Amino acid sequence: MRLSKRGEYALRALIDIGIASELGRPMLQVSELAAKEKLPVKFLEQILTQLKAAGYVKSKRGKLGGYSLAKRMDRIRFGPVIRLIDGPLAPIPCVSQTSYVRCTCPDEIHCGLRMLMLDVRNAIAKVLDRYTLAEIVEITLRKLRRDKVTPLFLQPSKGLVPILPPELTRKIIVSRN
Amino acid sequence: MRLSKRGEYALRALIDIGIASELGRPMLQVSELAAKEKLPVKFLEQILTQLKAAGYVKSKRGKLGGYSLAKRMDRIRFGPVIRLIDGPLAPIPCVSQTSYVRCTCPDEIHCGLRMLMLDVRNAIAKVLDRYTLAEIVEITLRKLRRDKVTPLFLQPSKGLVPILPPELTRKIIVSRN
DNA sequence: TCGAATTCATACTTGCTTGGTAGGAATTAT
DNA sequence: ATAATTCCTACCAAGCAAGTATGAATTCGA
Ligand code: FES
Ligand code: FES
Repeated sequence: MRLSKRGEYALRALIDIGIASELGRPMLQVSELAAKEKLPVKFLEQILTQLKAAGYVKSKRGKLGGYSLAKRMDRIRFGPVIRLIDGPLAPIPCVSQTSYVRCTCPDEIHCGLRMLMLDVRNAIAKVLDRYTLAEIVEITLRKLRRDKVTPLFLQPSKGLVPILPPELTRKIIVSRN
Repeated sequence: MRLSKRGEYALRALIDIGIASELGRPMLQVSELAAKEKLPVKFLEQILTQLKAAGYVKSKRGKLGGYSLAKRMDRIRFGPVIRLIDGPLAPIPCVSQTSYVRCTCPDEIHCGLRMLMLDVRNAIAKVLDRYTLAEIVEITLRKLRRDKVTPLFLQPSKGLVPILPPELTRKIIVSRN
């Protein structure tokens, strides 16, 4: 019944990018993300590549590159993300809605275990397929504010993190001309 | 989010023993069980040993030996069995009620993932910790009868399976005296 | 008392999965 | 040009899953 590290890191990353984005820093670098969440950089890199391939995030390469969300936060549900990374939600293949596989039970129709596990799978899916990233980000942000905690991404990390998001900075520069 | 084969077999065995028991055949042999469910004998043996050590079944050795339930079916809940065999129900250790372990998140209190996974873990536990073996057996039996299917354990396997449960047989013999 | 049938205990195996590292190529801002 | 980044692919070590294998201990019927 367990979520892999890969899955865990993927979700943490998504949530963080979401929070940062909501706070006006839509693009985060892998190194930054890894440092704040204390994750192995290269491993996280792989995971983000996978999230990108599936269309959850988009990336910008080269200097000042990074990752940002590729779709609206309220369109990202957790179920599909976990299915992408860890496989089906169902505890047993014969109750998976997205990738059914027959199991070795002689009589599937009268299988008590199947019945039970179907309930479990539905319970899991009901949670994961209904929550959106937007909701989690919103709740987290509310909690942070309530407790007057400064989110990690607003604290300068190496002293050279731009306070303003790139677009704004550019606008200012442009307006100077 | 997956139940191991070990866990699957354990539950299938338990349910089968329960059904057989309800039908007046409280004791089943490993070989019999394995044949009916098409499971590897020696593997199942190990699993039953584990279930025995945990007090779910009891065994009788030697010829005419076998396994039977060690506690009332309505006192056997699935959650604890799965925890025994597969470990905690929680997808992530920081939300496990039975074996909490801190995870690497910098701020557990404001962790969105934790919040989400807590919901998942509760959803799972709500199903598995509330259903009892008695309920599952009862429902299965009802289905079988509705569809007029003869449960496997009432079909003679080697031609020498006693039709009547041992107690009854004994009673009849005694009453003959 | 013997032999067959069973559970019990323990060690081993084989392949797969997890959780990463390592090294370097491609791209981009300055 | 250079530095900083993402991208790509290969590799790796340890552990785990799902069994096998072997034999000892127990129990029954004949
Ligand atoms: S049919 Fe899938 S567990 Fe029985
Ligand atoms: S605190 Fe456990 S996942 Fe964040």
